[in-house]
Amino acid sequence: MKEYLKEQITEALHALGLEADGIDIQFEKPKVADHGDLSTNIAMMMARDAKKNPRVVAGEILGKLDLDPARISAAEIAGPGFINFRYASEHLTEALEDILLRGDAYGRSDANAGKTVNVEWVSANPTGPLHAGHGRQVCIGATICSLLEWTGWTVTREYYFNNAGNQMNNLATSIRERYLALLGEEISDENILYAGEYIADIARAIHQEHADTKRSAPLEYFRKQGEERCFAMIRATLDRLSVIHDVFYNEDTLYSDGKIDEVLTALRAKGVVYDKDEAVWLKTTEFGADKDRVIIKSTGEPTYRLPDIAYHREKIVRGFDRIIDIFGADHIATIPDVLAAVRTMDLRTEHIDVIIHQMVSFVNEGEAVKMSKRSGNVYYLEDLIDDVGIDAVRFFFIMRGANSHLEFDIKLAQEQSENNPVYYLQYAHARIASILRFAEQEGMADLAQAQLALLAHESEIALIKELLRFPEWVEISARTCETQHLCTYLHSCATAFHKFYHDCRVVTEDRALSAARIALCKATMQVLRNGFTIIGIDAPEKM
RNA sequence: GCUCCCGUAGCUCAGGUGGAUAGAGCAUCUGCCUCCUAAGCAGAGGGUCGCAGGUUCGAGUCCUGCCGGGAGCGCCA
Repeated sequence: MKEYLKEQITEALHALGLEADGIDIQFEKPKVADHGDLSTNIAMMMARDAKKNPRVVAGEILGKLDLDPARISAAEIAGPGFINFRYASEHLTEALEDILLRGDAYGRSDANAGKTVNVEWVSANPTGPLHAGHGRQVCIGATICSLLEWTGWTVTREYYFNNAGNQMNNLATSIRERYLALLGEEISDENILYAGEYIADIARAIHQEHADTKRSAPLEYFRKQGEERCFAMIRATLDRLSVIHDVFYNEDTLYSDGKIDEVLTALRAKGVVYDKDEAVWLKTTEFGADKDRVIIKSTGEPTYRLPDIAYHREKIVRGFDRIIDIFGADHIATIPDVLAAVRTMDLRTEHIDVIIHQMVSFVNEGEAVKMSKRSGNVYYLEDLIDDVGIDAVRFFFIMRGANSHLEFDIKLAQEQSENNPVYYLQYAHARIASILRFAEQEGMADLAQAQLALLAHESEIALIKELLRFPEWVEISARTCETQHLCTYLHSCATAFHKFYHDCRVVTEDRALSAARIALCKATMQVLRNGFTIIGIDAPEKM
């Protein structure tokens, strides 16, 4: 519809002798229903060049417009110079038919067909289970991936993890210590570098499977055990949330494939690396940083920065049309260095988008939930799922903008689950399912003779208009990678349905009207379900 | 001290490309089920959009400077 109006207005501008080529004609949905269905400010944009009053320009444009009455029933000038358009009822019934026809595919677009994107997110290191704060990134990333797919992208879902370096040794040492304690040996608290209960669990599992035969096993054994078992925990949690990854890319690979050395050589060749104090430094000051950074420690071990650079180089070389990194705000500092280093190796980075999400704080009964890894006092993502449920987790974490700090009130989510916004949406779906069951029981499930033109009630019209905006909001959410837009849309969609339900009885004596309303219910159900699919929440038939 | 994010109703937060009268949920108050799910609907109260300038026909939205909160500034990741 917007495309149609754009064409018409462009023609009108040409007819008026106004320069229209460089102008992007924009539309928006007026906030006030009285102002119609679509609004454009084009007359105000043109007024300055034309040196005329915007309302006069609007009048001239309107005079040249010849609109199809089957699409637009009215066009009028309003306010300081807006031109408001009203949809014709034929357009609405056609849109409704389209929803029912396209079904599970309604809202999908092939706008980005043939383009590939790599999305990297979660990427927690296998030193323990995911904690509750990880949930935000888990859910944001998963939703962004499905939004991208819905708009045509071919998505590779990727998880990068660091399984080399000192932290893995700390993990191994901690597990070995707990294991030796089970064998009755005296242990030192200094060797318990990770204090979580899961360390003891891993030690117990090893003990159960191997008794005391690992008493003098090398640290490497415990490192491998730790990595595998921690990863099993992480993946179990992701599974529970139906979050999947196609590629698990680990730091070890970069060493075994020689990529680390390649990158170091390349950086040296570019002269952005130097040796000092037995360490190797990257001249990050040349990239605008306040000081240079170590990339290889005096021990000979690289810091995280070097493999990060090598990893990004690999991602670029693998040839995606687009690369998206999703990080928490606590990892923001390394990004400019990594991208700059990659650029010095003559690789482009313009197709890399970095999405930063702010931290989450958890509140319980008005008290901040303290989390300390050292003491092992951690609120895990598993615990959060147990406490508030999968759907609430998936929805709560994406309903706010990533740039905003998120406060997650556990007590509220536990105690007032009935007021939970996700239930509001699911209730609308369950309510429709219930109506459809009732309709079938009354022998009125036949849609064949539905005359959609019978839908003329204010609430019916409002609901249809809401439904036909779904594809647009999917597109906006995907393009901006801002998941909260979809949540806001679905909420207003559910509100429109609840109001319709309140105002209009679906199953009545009037079979023709009932059939039309059943069709409207089915279309609403379809839109909700498609939205739920993107978000990853359940669409219940009963509640 | 420097970099990034945020500041909108009592609380938690929406406000896509600058547009018409700034919204939702929770909380408070008032109505609505002999009828397809009241986990719902309708309505009321509640705001100097942190402060001060600037850009322009028009700023919650863009720019600058302050104030306040968060994150980072490691031979941790």
